Amino acid sequence: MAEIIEISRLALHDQVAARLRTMLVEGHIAPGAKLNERELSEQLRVSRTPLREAIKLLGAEGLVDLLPNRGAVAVKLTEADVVNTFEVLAMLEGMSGELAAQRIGDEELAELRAVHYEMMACFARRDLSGYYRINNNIHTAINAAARNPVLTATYRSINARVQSLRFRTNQNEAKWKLAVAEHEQMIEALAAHDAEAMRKVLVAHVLRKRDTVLELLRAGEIYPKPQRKAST
Amino acid sequence: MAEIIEISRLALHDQVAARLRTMLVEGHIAPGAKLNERELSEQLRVSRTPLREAIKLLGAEGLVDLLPNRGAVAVKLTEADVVNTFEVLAMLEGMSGELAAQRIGDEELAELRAVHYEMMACFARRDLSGYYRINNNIHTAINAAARNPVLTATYRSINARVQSLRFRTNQNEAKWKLAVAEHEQMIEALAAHDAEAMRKVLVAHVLRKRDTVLELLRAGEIYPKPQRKAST
DNA sequence: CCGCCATTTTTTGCATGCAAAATTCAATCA
DNA sequence: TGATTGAATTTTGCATGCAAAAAATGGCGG
Repeated sequence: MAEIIEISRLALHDQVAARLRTMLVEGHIAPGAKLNERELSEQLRVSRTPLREAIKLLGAEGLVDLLPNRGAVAVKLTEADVVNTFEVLAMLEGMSGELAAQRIGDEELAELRAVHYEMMACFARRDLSGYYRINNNIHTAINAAARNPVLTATYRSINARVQSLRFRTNQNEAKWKLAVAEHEQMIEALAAHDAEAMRKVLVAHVLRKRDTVLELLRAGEIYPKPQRKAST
Repeated sequence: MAEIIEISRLALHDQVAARLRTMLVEGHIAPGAKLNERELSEQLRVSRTPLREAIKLLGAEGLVDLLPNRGAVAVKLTEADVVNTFEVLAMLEGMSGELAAQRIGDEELAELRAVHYEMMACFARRDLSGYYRINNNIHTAINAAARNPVLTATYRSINARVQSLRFRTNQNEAKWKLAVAEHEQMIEALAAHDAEAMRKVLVAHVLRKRDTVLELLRAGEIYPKPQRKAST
C-alpha cells in the first residue's frame, strides 16, 4: 500500500530524455540538427551532466547520432534507413499480431473493439489528429495483448525512429480508407484468433505505411537532401 | 586516405561500456549483483562520470536494471524473461535467415561454407570453446548477409541479454550433434536460396537453445532462486 | 580574390565537489 | 529477544570546473 508517491519520482536525466525524445519525434528538433549541450541545458534548465546522460540514451535508442568529440545530431534517415527500419518493424508488428491473436482475452478484445469504433468516429469526422492518437492506442493494445514485454519494448524503440516521419504523412482519402479497412480485418482476425491472418494484415499495414513515408521522402517534403546515415 | 587513425579513438565512456558489457556477458559480474559506482570507477581507473554514462547505456541495452536513487544491478532473468527474450530472438534470427537466403552472394556463401567446416573441425575435436566462437561467427555472417543494419543491431542487443546464459550451457553430445545437423541444413538452405527453409531451421535452432537454457535455469545451475524481473 | 595556416573561441569530455536519498548500525523500548 | 526509530555512513544524483579537441576567426601569401 505504499505505491502512492510515484509521480515526479522520475530521475532528472529520465525527464530530460523524455523531453528530448518528444522534441525529436515531433520534429521540434529538426533531423540533422546539432544538439548543443550548453544551449539545451539552458533551455531545459538542467546542468550538462543529466543532459549528457539523456543524450547517450537517445543515441542507444537510435534517435540521435553520436559523433565522438563532436556531439550529437538528430538522425536524418536515408531511404535505405527507412526501408531497413520498416522491414524490421513490419516483422515485429506481424509477430505482435500473431501472438495477440493467440493470446488476447475476451475483455481485451471487447475493449479493442470499442476503441476501434472510436477510431471509426474520428474517421467519419475526418479528425486526423484524433485518428492518429487512437490508432496509436490500438497498436499499443495489440502489442500488449501479445504478452511479451521484450517484444513491446523492442517495437517501441524502433518505432520511435520513424515516428517523426509518420507524423508528417498526410493521409489521402484513398489510403485512409484502406487503412481503416485493414483495421476492420484486424478486429476480425483477432476475434477469430486467426494468427496467420493477423500477421499478414499487420505486415501489409506497416509496409503500406512505409511506402507512404518513402513517397514523402522522395518528394523531398520531409527534408531537402538526405545524406547522413543512421547507426545504432 | 585518412582512415588510418581510428584505433584507440574510442571515447572513454564507450570503452567503459564495452568493458562492462564483457564483464556482464561473461559473468564476471554475477546476475543480481549491484554495480557500485565508486568501486567500479576505481577498478576501471576512470571517474564516475563516464562510468555513469556507460551504465545508462547498458540499462538501455537491457543488460542492467536501473533503480532510481539505488543504482544499477546486473539483470537476473526469470524464466518468463528467458521465454520472452528467446521468442523475440527466434523471430529475429528467422528473419535474418529468410533475408540472408534471398540476398546472400556466392562469395559470401563460399566463405560461410568454409567457416562451417572450421566449425565441424572443432566439433570433431570436441573443442567446445572454439566451436562456440566459430558458431558465433556464423550467426554474425548470416546476419550480415541479410543486409539490414537495423536488424543486425537489434539482434545483437537482444542476444547480449541471454549471452551470459548461453555461455554456461554445457552441450551434451546429443544436442551438440543436433545443432551441427541444423547447421548443415542452414548451409543447404542458403545455397538453395530457400528462404522459408532457412527461416524454419533458424527458428527451431534458437528455440532449442532456449530449451537448453531453460533446463539449466530450472535446475538452478545458473543461480539459486530467480526473483528479479528484467525491464526495458 | 581565393585559399591556407595560425590563433582565438567554442564545445565536448572528464574529474571533482556537494547535497539528497538510501542503507547501515545501534540504541532504546516493548 | 525482537522490533523500531534515529543517527552515522555510504551511495547516488546533479552541478561545476578544467583540459583537450574541434570550430570559427583572422591574417598572410599566392
